[in-house]
Amino acid sequence: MADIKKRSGCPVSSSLDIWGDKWSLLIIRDLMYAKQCTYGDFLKSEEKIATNILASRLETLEATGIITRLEHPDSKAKVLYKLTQKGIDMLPILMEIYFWGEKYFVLSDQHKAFLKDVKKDKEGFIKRTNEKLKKAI
Amino acid sequence: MADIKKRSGCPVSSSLDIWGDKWSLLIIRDLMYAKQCTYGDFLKSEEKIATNILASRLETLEATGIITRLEHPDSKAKVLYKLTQKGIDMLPILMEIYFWGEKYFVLSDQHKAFLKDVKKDKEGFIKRTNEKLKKAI
DNA sequence: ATTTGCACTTGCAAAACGCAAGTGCAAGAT
DNA sequence: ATCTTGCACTTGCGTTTTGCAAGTGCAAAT
Repeated sequence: MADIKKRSGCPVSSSLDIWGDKWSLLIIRDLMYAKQCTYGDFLKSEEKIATNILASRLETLEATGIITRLEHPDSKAKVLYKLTQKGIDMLPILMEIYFWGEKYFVLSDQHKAFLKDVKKDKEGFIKRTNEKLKKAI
Repeated sequence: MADIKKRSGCPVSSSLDIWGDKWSLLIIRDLMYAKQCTYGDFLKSEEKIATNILASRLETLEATGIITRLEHPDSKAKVLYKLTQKGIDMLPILMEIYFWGEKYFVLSDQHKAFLKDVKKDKEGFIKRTNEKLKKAI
């Protein structure tokens, strides 16, 4: 692992070279909600990622500077994962995916309420969340 | 093919179920630039997608209503692919990926110029591009 | 000293990917 | 009318990635 080869000079392509798969953005989503997660927290998510896939995604996300691993204050056996600024900067991407999904999928009431709230002030929400996550770094 | 199974009720997850891979968004990118592409046009892109992968991605993007296939006016042997409104609506996602990529990758002068132009009026650019692509439907 | 919890690893079968070559049909050239 | 070219895929096959289940290693609790 370590070197991710770029297929082209296109920034979209280079982005997908890092997190263009079915799982990476879900890990980032979890970290946007929770600020910090343990390995076990990710496994609890509804989509049920396999443990080996999780380990490999965490590895590339850390290698590419999108997340950081740090010690849990309570125990050496636990590990905390957090977003770096590079990861936090993916929030606008994630939000646009939410908005697109809102338009083309049937949402739970919970997701509906969340997005309704966000859309009252999209820029403001992104700014506030950015601040909130920045504090956790 | 046909049925894409949703891993969860999360709109991000459901979106990734459709186009969460290294190629689908590049096809959509090409269509945002070109309005309409033939099979051969996609193959010309810098990233060099394999022909079988292209065929399979075009199939799922069509099956999920993101693109449409239509006859080429010049010849029956050619096929034209275009974005549907559902596909056009992915433009904001694509643009945020561009912005993120701009911040974290080294860009060509061409991409730099493109993004500089876009950022002068992000909302306006998206609106204009939306209109332009809508006409092509 | 033993068990439990947490973060991974490992093994293996199944699916997806990537490359090269092949196929089928339409249109243009001879 | 026949032959060739162009275009849109399809097929075969070796390699890689995925997904599931079980296992490992270490720290902390009992």
